[in-house]
Amino acid sequence: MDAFFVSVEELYDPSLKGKPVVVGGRPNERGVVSAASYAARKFGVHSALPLRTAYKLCPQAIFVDGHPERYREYSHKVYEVLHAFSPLVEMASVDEAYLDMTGTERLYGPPLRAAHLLHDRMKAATQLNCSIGIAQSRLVAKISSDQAKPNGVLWVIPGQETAFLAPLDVRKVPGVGKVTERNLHAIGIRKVGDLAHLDEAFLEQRFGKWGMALAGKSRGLDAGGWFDTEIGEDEGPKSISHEHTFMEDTTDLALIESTLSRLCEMVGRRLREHKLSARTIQLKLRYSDFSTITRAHSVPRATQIDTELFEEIRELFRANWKAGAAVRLLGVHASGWSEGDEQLSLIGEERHERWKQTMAAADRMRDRFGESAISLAASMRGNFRERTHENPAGLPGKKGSKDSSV
DNA sequence: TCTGGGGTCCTAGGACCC
DNA sequence: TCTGGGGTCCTAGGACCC
Repeated sequence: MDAFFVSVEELYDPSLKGKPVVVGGRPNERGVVSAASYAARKFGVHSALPLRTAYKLCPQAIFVDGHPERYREYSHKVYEVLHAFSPLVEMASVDEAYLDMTGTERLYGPPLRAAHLLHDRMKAATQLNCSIGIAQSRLVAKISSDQAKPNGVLWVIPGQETAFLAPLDVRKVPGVGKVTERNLHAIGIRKVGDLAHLDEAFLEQRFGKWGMALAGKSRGLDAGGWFDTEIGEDEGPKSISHEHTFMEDTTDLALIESTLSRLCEMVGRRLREHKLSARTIQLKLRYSDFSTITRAHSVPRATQIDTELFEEIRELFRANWKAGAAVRLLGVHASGWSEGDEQLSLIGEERHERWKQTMAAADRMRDRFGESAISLAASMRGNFRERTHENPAGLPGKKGSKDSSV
């Protein structure tokens, strides 16, 4: 989808159309640009740019908060259109998908005709622009759809992959970021064509496993990496995490621990939604100087219970925090889903079961009354300013008389 | 420039086991 | 006694993607 977040925001507020729009937050906030309209991009604003920098480049831009629910809603509409068009659909992210069009020629005609048909249907059903790349591999299809933007269709005829890729900057290859680009530049490789001419053995020796994949990519092949599964496969998540950057760095232990507790609640809730239990719990800690550590612990008994997650996380925090050092970011990460449910001591088991039922009840309350309807007491002990700022309409406020706590 | 949040995959070292 | 080889699991960090 083209400028997806911006385009969705324009549907909710048509006055944004054609103007420089920045999605991601207020210009004085800590944060980065999620998406910029094409008008804003003319000023050099692009995603991942700090909001404060975007403001300096384009002070007249309209800054809007992101609305993940809206993007999910439209992502679903996009999926419906695609799925009606061809059954083999794989959403690669909220705004990107692969379609396997094998065997649809009788239905839709040759590739370009099929693509234009889909392009029109997408616009009619969602009012959103998209770009479509057609090729024999996912890699080339993705790169050609990037080249087709905005609002275009591009077909790379079979056999022309190498010729199509050769003049492009290596950075256009998915997986080649800042660092790999720098490393490639250092040995005189700037274009995908330069890469394709290189000896595979040299690439492997220089860049390891990744070098082999790179050699294939330069020739338009999917093999060796993220692209070698069948279209349409969907395994569940491998990890679930939440993190929070404070408006201002803090040394306030009450605020820190209530934030950790809240993050554990968010992770726990999502674990239960997915019916998963995690064995490995990881704390992420970023200080004022941006130095970042992660500390993990694997427990014998997998859990999906907020209080159990929080016990682990608090241990990890207390053992690893350079006491007094101002904290910029905290994160809670769960992974390592357990196969079976090992039994623990009877007392531990009873306690675990009671909490399980409590969590289920809490989740039902949140479904009915909203996310802030119920919370661990530990999540509410800290300073309220952070939370009120994030969710002005959410928590009742400092009086707390209406707060429900476990 | 003053740097989000939610993910995946890869590397590398060490513990531990047979 | 002066030191193997293979495998798995755990942990930490980093590149990269949207």
